[in-house]
Amino acid sequence: MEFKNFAREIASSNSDVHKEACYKTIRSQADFKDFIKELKRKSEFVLDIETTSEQPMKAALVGISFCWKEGEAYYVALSNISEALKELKPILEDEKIKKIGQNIKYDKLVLSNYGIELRGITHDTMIASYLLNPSRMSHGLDDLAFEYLDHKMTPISELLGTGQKRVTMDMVDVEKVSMYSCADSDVTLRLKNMFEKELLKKELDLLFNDIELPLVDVLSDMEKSGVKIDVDFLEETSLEMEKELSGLIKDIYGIAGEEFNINSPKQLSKILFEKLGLPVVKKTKTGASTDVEVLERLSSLHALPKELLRYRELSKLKSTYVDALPELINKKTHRLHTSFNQAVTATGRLSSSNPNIQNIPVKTEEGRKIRKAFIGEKDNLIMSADYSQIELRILAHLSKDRELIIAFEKDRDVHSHTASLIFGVEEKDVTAEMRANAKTVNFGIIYGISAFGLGKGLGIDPGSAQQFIDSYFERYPSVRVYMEDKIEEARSAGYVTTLFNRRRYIPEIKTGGMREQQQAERIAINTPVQGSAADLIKIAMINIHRKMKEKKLKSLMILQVHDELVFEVPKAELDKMKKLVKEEMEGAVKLLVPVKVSVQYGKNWLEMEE
DNA sequence: ACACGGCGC
DNA sequence: TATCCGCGCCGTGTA
Repeated sequence: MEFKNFAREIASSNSDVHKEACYKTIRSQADFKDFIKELKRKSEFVLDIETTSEQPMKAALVGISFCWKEGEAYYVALSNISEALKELKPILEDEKIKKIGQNIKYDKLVLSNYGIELRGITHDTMIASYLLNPSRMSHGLDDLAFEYLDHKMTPISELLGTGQKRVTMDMVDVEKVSMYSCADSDVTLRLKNMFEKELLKKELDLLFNDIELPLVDVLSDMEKSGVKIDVDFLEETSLEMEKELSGLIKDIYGIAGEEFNINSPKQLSKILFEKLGLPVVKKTKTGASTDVEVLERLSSLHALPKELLRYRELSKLKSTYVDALPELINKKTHRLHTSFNQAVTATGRLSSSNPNIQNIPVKTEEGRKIRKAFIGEKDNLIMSADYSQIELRILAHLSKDRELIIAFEKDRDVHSHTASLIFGVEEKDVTAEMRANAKTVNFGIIYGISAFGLGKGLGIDPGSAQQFIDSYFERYPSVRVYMEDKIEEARSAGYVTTLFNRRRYIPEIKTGGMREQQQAERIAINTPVQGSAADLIKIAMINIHRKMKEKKLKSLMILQVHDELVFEVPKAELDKMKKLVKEEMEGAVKLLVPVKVSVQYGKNWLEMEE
């Protein structure tokens, strides 16, 4: 809310971006020479590269635009790329010359593939926008220009076309690309000038300068490194799965008495609820639900649901991972280069895509096997470092709850500890079931508990769930106070914050209906916990990355999965890396409780020990 | 483009 | 009366 007003206020004070804009294309050798002379003298400028692909590891450079003054920009058409880059390299690599960009990790990555290390990044408008309001749907330049500058940018489709007729940037008339690119750089500079002030005003400058911007370099290196994939193993697995699936399909058609598309919930509903007359357990917006929960409940009534569950599990694994991963391997590097997005989640976590490596299965044996395909080069090991119970430790820190702090100080199994407290038994007498229930309660607390939600999680009625919650709060009273405080904070300030001042607006806590308000309250409770954990691991990543460079280690940081960091490590560096990573992760931030990290290693992401 | 279903932390 | 306990990405079908 507050943010929108700010945006409108600024927008109204800005006139049309293009009104007096002067964009120039540099084509000739002579012009380029003059341009370089000029560029060298600048202490700060925006750059924006034009390429042939949205995927940086596949992209070929087409041109680069520069802007150091609003309304004035230059596009260097790279007819002789290596000649031009030779001149640009010392400027782009000069730490003292400040570089500004929109999603500059992309530019850095592409340039690095041309042998240029982009240094001196001091502003990224995408990240600035993200910190100012992480809940925004999009932090794309066109959306930001429209909202903050009241400027409608030329859609990329106007240059490239759409669908079958879509071409790549190198096919487009240079003058058109030039105008497009110059406008991007110009707009980026205008946004930067606004965002800079706003970051200061909201005390987000430390988070921006000391965490998010340094992280750009880390993520860029991680994406460039990628991870090696055991394609032979996946192809074998695919064949095995294929076999079992075709058997399952035959069985399912047999039991159903007809052939149909098992992947279609609509057709499946027809079979289950009309033809077989099974009871509708749950409904979706569009019809009867056929999800896991439903199929599990129907399993006792009929033979079909069980087969369907197995079919679903297998086909999901096969299509999403086993068959998809090899397709994504880069033809030049022969590795898989995931994108780590820094401006997506509302809480401050990273997200990963193409593929999403943050949801590689781990729960079932079958799913876990996918991790076996993530390997190292010959003589390299995969090393994984996990934060233990990081969100509960952060909850202990934020709430300062005495009981919870003591539990972690004494290095207790926190789920068993909670079980002993809420069930009133000695910790040694806690049964597996009691521990499992306590675990659900602990997670429920982090998510901003409701009796309904917890009841569902525990498979009990909301009334009984409420009793668990009551006894939890009786034993951890400061956690309740923490929750009440966060809700109050969100109501009065309009937002909540993390350990490092990351901010999330929650207007719904006042404006929403009953349901939205309750959801807003859960967000107010969960975001500081989840977001502080994100702050913490980001700091660890930056510090580890720096140390690895200082020590000139050959090891690579390759993946991040929220509370886990994965490395590819030459055997000779294993001991050094184990120590370095553990120390930096545990010491990233000083909390009121100890921070614990467990390190494992092995020849792949599945088979790991110690 | 959207809904569903399903995987992770 | 039925109900989404937090945060994501992706494959598939349907429109």
